[in-house]
Amino acid sequence: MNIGQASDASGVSAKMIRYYEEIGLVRPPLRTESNYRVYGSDEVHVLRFIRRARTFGFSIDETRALLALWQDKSRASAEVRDIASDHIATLETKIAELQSMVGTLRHLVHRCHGDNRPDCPILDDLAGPKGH
Amino acid sequence: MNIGQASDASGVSAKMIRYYEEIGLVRPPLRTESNYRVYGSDEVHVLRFIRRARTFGFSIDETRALLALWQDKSRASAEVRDIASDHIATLETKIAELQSMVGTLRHLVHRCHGDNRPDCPILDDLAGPKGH
DNA sequence: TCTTGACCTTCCCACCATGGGAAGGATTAC
DNA sequence: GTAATCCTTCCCATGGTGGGAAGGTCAAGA
Repeated sequence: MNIGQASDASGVSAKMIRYYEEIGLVRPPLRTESNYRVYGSDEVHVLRFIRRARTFGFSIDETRALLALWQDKSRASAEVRDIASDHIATLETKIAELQSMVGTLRHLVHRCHGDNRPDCPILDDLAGPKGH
Repeated sequence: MNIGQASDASGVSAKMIRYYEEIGLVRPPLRTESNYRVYGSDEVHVLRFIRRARTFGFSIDETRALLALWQDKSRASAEVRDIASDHIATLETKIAELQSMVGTLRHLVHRCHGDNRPDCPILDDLAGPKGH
């Protein structure tokens, strides 16, 4: 299987497959005589795992850790759960930040009449204290 | 006022002030004979505006637009409100994505007993369909 | 007056993850 | 045999931010 076929089979772009190889996230595959990368179903399986981890928002390093645990038959599930729990906490922090932004902005938009008149509480708020 | 003092007064790092100048977000300030940048309270005010826009998650380009509107006394508030509304929608999309990730992960973490046994539904899910 | 330390300048590099594209070789289909 | 499609490596861009080097400037204190 060439890199293009592995890409189709895994959903990971050829560019990214090469990049993952470069950073050591996946092992360098065998090559043909003409230097083409050759993949098998095991490699595709790994790539799919990576893709799914990435869609869950795990960083490359977290993905690397999960991958190592996945391939370590004797690991404790607690290790995996810790990584996932930490990641949930990170995501929730991010969500709270975004919600805080949205809350403030919605309030400002609500107070901005949004017509042809120039005064606008959104800009006033961004500009800071009125006492300037 | 030197760049360091402008940084302290605005909360924008000196690095970033130079960067904003480079990308044309702020005008190049006057220079002393020895080539030091010189800032006044107007420039600091602009920098504070930028900092606040950034903390609301507006991109540099959105910030640029808001800044232009802020400095255009005759603009319609509707323009400002549109930028803010679009930004709220973007943030909400992002929030929804993150919440979806969290939802799935929480479900998986809940089902993972997290002890010394190796089997773990989190990894199983990342690995994909069982039929491999 | 001289030194020292804190400031400023420009320039380059790094991050993270991804995509674009060029130049050139290999394979495949007709 | 030729054309289209694939592969290879290499460089560049993104968006914002920080780190740091090499060298010039300024202010305060001995």
